[in-house]
Amino acid sequence: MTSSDADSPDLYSIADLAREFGISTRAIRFYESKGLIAPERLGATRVFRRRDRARLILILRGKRLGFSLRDISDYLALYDADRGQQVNLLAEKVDERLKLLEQQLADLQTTIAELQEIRKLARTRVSSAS
Amino acid sequence: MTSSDADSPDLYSIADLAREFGISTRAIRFYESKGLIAPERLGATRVFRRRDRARLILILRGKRLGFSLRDISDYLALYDADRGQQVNLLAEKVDERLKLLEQQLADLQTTIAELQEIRKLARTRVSSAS
DNA sequence: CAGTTGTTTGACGCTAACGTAAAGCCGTGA
DNA sequence: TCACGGCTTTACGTTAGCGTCAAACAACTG
Repeated sequence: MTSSDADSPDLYSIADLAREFGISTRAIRFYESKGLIAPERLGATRVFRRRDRARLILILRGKRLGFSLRDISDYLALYDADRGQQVNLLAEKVDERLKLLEQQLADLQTTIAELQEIRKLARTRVSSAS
Repeated sequence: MTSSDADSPDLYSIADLAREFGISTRAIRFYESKGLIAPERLGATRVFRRRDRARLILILRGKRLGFSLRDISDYLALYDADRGQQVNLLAEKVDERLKLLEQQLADLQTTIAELQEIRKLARTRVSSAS
């Protein structure tokens, strides 16, 4: 159901992914050097698969959320941990991270509300001009 | 209603604010050097008021959301712009920023949902052990 | 065969956001 | 008076996250 959908290519060059996600190849290599991804090799050349691509998506989302690569690395580990590990410890870590994210969610909602307020004020002022 | 509540001190030293918010005085001076705050001076000594303190709160919230000081600076400007400015331009900028924030909100909700899913899996596995 | 395109590994450069002395001024209490 | 804590500026150091060559190899193309 997952391992044989046989539709998307499942083989990507570093340039493929760089193009697709609008980042540099340098960035991708940097992520690898930090252990965030671990593509296979064909000789010396990196070969990326769906799994690597999926991880890249998570990395970029993490970046949009303002996380450091270190944080993102921990975050990715939570996914990997699914494949058998210290499960109790995993649950703790997940809860930790969820707390942070919910704080962030609260901050975000406050900020959005304040900006909408500002916009409202701006509009009422402008309603008398052209 | 706002200008004479006469309760909170309204006069803070740099160390006061550093303590209150758990940041370094160096950081506060750095924010000033970047124009994010502009405390008055008594001789050479910085004197902070409620307004400065309020700005600091916004700055720290921005940081929790992963924004750069540059971004936060722009963001603060939206508040200042309330005091008469190019109002149309203001509305545009606010809308721009709102878009980003809403993207971020979506990312965040996705991430939270995924983590909750992982936690659920962890719990069902652990339900058979001690 | 030469040239182009895509890949690799260094290695140095750069910006952001402070940390960390260093050295001096200023007011207060013993 | 003098030591002390708190404030100041100046300046160099540090980490993260890449950008930007440089030099070299590998495959394809004309």
